[in-house]
Amino acid sequence: MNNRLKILRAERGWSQQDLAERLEVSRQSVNAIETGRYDPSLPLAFRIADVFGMTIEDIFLRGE
Amino acid sequence: MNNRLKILRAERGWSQQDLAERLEVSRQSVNAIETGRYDPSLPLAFRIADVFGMTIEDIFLRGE
DNA sequence: CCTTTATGTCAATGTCACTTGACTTTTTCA
DNA sequence: TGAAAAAGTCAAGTGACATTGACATAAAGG
Repeated sequence: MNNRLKILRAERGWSQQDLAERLEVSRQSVNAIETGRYDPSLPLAFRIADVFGMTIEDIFLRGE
Repeated sequence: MNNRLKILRAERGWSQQDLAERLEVSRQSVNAIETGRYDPSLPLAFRIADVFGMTIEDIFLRGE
């Protein structure tokens, strides 16, 4: 499942570590989700949406 | 994470088995998600939203 | 340069999502 | 009432999500 995390994070000038702290997950988890190694859990997807002030649908793409 | 699955399913007159087939998961998974024993994965949450023609945010509630 | 910061990735571990199969209880309806 | 369908739940297994700690490489800035 593709996502726009890397772009959104870069737009805000945040490092993976910065985002990880805002989400209360490890830096490795952020990296794994960004690089598409796995998808976040639903609760984490909601926290991600909240951090960026967007909906889950805006960040995570159905295709592939 | 609370959800409106049971209500939405009942509105359509579907059994848990019916919904499970549409989602391509087991009946036990549908039951577990409905009764709040665990949350669906993000890909499954998208399929659930698709089946009901709604967004994830419309079906799964942030609170609790 | 050279040190710091950022990123990518690995291994090992633990927990959660999801499975099949079985069983009990509740609901429906002929 | 009584059989069938639906719902709830348990156990055991598998794979995915997420962790810490470590290491390699790349990028940035002094």
